Amino acid sequence: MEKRSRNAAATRQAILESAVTAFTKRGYDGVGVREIAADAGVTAMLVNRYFGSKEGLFTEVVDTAFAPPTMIPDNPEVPVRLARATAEALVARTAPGAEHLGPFELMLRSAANPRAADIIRAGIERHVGARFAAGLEGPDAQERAEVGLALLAGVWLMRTVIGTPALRDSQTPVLTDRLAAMLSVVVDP
Amino acid sequence: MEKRSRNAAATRQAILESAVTAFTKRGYDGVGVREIAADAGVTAMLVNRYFGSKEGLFTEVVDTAFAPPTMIPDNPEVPVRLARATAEALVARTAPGAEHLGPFELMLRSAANPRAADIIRAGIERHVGARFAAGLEGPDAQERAEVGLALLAGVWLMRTVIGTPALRDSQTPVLTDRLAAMLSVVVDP
DNA sequence: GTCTATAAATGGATAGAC
DNA sequence: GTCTATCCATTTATAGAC
Repeated sequence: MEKRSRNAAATRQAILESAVTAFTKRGYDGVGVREIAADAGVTAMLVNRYFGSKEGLFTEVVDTAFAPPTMIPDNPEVPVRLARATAEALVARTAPGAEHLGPFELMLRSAANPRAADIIRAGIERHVGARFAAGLEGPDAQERAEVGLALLAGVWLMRTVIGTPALRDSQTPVLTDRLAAMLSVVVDP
Repeated sequence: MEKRSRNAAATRQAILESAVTAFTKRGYDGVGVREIAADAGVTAMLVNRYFGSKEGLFTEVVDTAFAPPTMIPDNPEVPVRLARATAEALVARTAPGAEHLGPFELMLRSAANPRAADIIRAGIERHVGARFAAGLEGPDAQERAEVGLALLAGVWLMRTVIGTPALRDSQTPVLTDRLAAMLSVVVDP
């Protein structure tokens, strides 16, 4: 039985998990591979050994973070419930005391880097965008899905990354109602 | 008559203009003071001499970029026109061939850095946010203004910074109608 | 399978000359 | 008022030992 610290697969996984957290909290340009490796208990060299480069690591991080349906339900019910359920999830996840993790935070904190933005766009097309569009009926499903994602991303940006005061202090039911009404414009066919 | 290259005010202004362009195109973490100085025809040392630090320079850049009313009209007409006019301006400015400049791009490309995010939040409160809220009637004007800004920022992000395909290729009138309908949720009292 | 050591480049900021 | 030269920290990535 090999030691954990000499198991390649476990080491790779530890690096990947450390990278998901680090990139999500501080963005592609905000973290170095040294720090990611140290959090995983290894040296920076192994990051390049297992993922080729920082960019290669980020590609796997995006795939890991965007794959699970954290915000858009996988099997949506009737569309009118989709708008409200999504608005509720958004308001809850961006509340002042909440954990600021997940794919949206990863996107917002890494989008400034053009290479990272390309990788994110590919991840959106494969996962969140496709999942959202599949839940919509009627014409222009993909465009409507992307407009919906834009609203989610914008609210996440202003409320948690920038931290504008009125959105931070906003009362949950009022904000939820407003966002649900806006989302229903793209969700209701 | 002093030479331009020995006029402190002109040099300061040249650095500031170079910095507005550079930070807007590549974000706070994406440019170095060396590059900004070189574009202004001076050395990096003068940046620190006139602005104290990169952070001090960024503070003035934000104030410069957020001051003019580039997207939210200064003297809005009836609110129902405000939603449509804003949607039209947004779609035009984020069109594939358009110039990707202005305060939204500056915000989106710099928000990942926490210090830059703080400076941006202050700029929004003083300029865009206040201007937008002043154009709204009814209760919760500031919250509604910030939700509107969130939609604008999110669309700008997805359409030009990330570049999701359906939004890039979207037909102008359809997209404009949809965004105007969403904006009217927060604009119409 | 993982390490130390280091290469090669780049970052912001400063000292002191002119 | 502006420059050259430099300091010091930090980055990604690689070479070679164990």
